[in-house]
Formats: sequence, C-alpha cells, structure tokens
Amino acid sequence: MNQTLDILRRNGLSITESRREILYFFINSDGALTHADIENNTKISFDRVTVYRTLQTFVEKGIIHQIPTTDNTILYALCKDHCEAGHHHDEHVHFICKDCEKTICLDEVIVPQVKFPKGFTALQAAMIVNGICGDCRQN
Amino acid sequence: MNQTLDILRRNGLSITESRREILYFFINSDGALTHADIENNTKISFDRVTVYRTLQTFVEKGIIHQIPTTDNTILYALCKDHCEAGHHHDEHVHFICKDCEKTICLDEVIVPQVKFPKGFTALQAAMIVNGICGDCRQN
DNA sequence: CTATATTTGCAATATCGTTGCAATTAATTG
DNA sequence: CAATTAATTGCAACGATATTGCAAATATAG
Repeated sequence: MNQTLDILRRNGLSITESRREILYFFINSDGALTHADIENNTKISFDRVTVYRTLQTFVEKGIIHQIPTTDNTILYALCKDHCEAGHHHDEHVHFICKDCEKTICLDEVIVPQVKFPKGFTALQAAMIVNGICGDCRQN
Repeated sequence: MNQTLDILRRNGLSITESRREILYFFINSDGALTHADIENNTKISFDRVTVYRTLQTFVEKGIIHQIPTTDNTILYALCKDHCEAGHHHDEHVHFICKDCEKTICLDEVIVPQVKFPKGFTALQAAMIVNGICGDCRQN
C-alpha cells in the first residue's frame, strides 16, 4: 500500500481515493487491464469518467502505458522504473495469450531494431506477439 | 477492375456492389483505411452495417488484415498474395507517420524473430513503428 | 426464368469515450 | 487547525462506434 502512495507522490499527484485504488489494482494484477476491468473489479466503484481521467493522468505521468491491439480495446499496463513523464521507454514485447487472453509485458524481451527504407525515420517501435503463454502450455 | 472481381471469385465470395466497391477502394488507396474512411469516401454510399460486415468477411477470407494501434481505431490494409483464409502472413512492419497520419505497410520490412522466455510459444508477431515517412520528411 | 441462398438496409440497442458544470475533496497558507 | 485555494469527482448529456434481428432486395444455381 505504501508503494502506491510512493508512486503518486513521486509523480506529483494528489492522493485521492480513485488514484490509490486504481493504481493498487494495477500493482496487484499480473496482466494488462482494460477500462472495463478496472470499472468492474475495483473494490470501490468509480464513475466511468473518473476511470478514464485517472488512466489518462497515469499515462501522461508515465506510470502506465498503452498496448496496441487489433481489436478495438485499449490495454493498459504498469511501466517499469525508467519511464518518465511524457517519455515512455516501454520498448518491450507484449505477449497476448490465445488461451487465457491475458496480455503480458515481457520486460526482458526488447523490441529489436530494423532497417527502414530510405526516407523513413523511426521514433517509437512496438511489437505484439500472439501465442500460448507458459501457464497455459502446461494444461 | 478485373482485379477486384478476381480476388472475390478466388475467395468464393459472391459479387455484390459493396464488395466490389470497397475492395476497389482498398486497391486504389496507398495507406491503411478505417471504417470511417470507407463509409465516407466510397463513391457509392453503403450502410454502416454493410461496411462492417464486408470488412469482417474480407478479414476472414484473408483479403485484408487488421493493424494494431494504440488509439482505439481499427485499421485495415490489403494482404499480399500469400495470405490464405484464416491464416494471415502479413508479417511485415507497419509504419504510422506522425505528420500525415497515414499508415503504410512496409512489405519489404519483415518483423524480426525474437527469443522468448521458457514456456512461451509465439504464433503471430506484429510490429508497429511511429515516425516520419519519406513524403513528409521532404517538407 | 425460377427457386434458393445470400446479402443488404433499416431500426433498435449496447458500448465506448468526451465535455461542461456544480459539488466535493485535497492541499496550502496563515 | 481552520480557512482559503486549487484540484478532482460525479452527474448529465452527447456523439461516435459497434452489434443484432428481421424483412426486403439481390446474387447464384439449376
């Protein structure tokens, strides 16, 4: 519980119930979360709008990051230490399990560099992989 | 125009106005398209629902593929020859230009292989890159 | 050309995301 | 610690997006 407060303070955010609760929920979840996950599963119930705004604030501060997906869901996951406000460094691969449907940040697996055609300048790269995760494989 | 008919026939789809028109629109666009692009810019106007269903059919048949994005827009782009129904092989990198906001399939740039932690089995990999495209660089 | 199967468009409905504004809550200052 | 100020929340309303059932229209097969 101190961890949540620490993160909020370190980012200059005022301590409110929704921020405490939602951040706590992220810390205690293993996969990535959708807006709906948060709206339905936090102990205290918050207004949709509050959830949206809280997520937005966290993204801006570099506390969480968005994960690209093909269906039209927006996924959010905790950033690791070296993310700063505005500048994300979440250049790790995201793994989506077809079985359990969890989205997992593979923090150890870095998105590799690739060569681009003449003229193209790359700024950010994301990689999403579909497959079966370790937990589901064993069943 | 024959090209559209060919593609539809080859995939065992009946030839209808919406399929012809929407597929033709894809063939004559350079970037990826959203549902809205199609609904607003085809010469003939189709019902929203028809556009949704046509896109869904094309994805199922492997004629077009979806592109992951961070904002919640769904992007569609033509698949290259070797896509089969159900099994997509669009393992190329997608480039999103921050200036013109076009999404371009870099067919020549293949998504590189990466090593995964023990237990993970990868089936499909996608890579999305943000940056400035060749056309915008020159301005 | 007719019968059958497929596809389309409309209507209704559900979900998703955003904005303005008043009420509440957190932080600041004396 | 009380009072002021600043920030955040929830509500209401709205617009955009997506899905489903069903009847009418269209395509294909014979």
